[in-house]
Amino acid sequence: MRNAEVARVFRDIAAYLDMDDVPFKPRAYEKAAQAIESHDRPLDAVYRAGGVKALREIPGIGTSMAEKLEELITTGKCKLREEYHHRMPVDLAALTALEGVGPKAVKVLYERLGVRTLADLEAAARAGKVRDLPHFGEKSEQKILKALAFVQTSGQRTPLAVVRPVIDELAAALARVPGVARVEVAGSIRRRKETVGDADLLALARTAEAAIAAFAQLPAVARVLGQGDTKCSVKLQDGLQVDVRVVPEESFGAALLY
DNA sequence: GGGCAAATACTG
DNA sequence: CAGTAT
DNA sequence: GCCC
Repeated sequence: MRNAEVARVFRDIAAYLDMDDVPFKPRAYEKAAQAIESHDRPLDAVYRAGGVKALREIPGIGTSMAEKLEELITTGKCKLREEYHHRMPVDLAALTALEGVGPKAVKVLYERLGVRTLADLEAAARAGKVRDLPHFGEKSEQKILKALAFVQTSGQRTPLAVVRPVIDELAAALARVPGVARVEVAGSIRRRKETVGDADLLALARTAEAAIAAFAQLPAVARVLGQGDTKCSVKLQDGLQVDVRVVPEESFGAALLY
């Protein structure tokens, strides 16, 4: 079982806990999911090499989560998650991915309308059933419809493995531009998401304009989508969209977090 | 044991 | 204003 | 739940 899948299980648990207003645990599970997702080594390998103890070395993973990880790695399942899912068999990943839809909303949608999937939700929203729900209204329903349309169109994302070498090379090229002191890959690539919609680069330079201008003229750039004083968005020859932002020394660290 | 991110924007 | 989501 |  891949790290991303394990992380998904933990995220589901976090969402289920959130629905019941359980304090703090959800954050703990989310933090763990994040740590797992961005861990460079496959967890099953970590487990084979060092057992539960090795899993516990990962920050955010304590006794309880290490046990659940062991269960997931050896059996492929997680009892706790299955119990929750049995009580509420919803596609949490997809539903929760919708902007404006969180655990609480999923719960209400399921309990009152039996919504389990995106298709269910779309049908309900189109039928005007969502607006009458507690905590929802006309606006909420419209927002959901909009979010639904968005995920359906912006579907094509690129696997990280494909983007990685391309973006690394581009980053190196940018780093060679005179005046550019440092370049880091940011965004979803830095966070090691499975797939990326676009790439984000962060550059450190004294004169942002010059760096931006030079970047826009790199050979790999097919066309410039937008260009400002400190940032620039381009489409590469291979179709990948790249956003670059140039910041001064003092904000580099903070900017990297985003 | 006791604390755990903070701030903001919507919506009802 | 309070609750919820980001 | 995790961490200190």
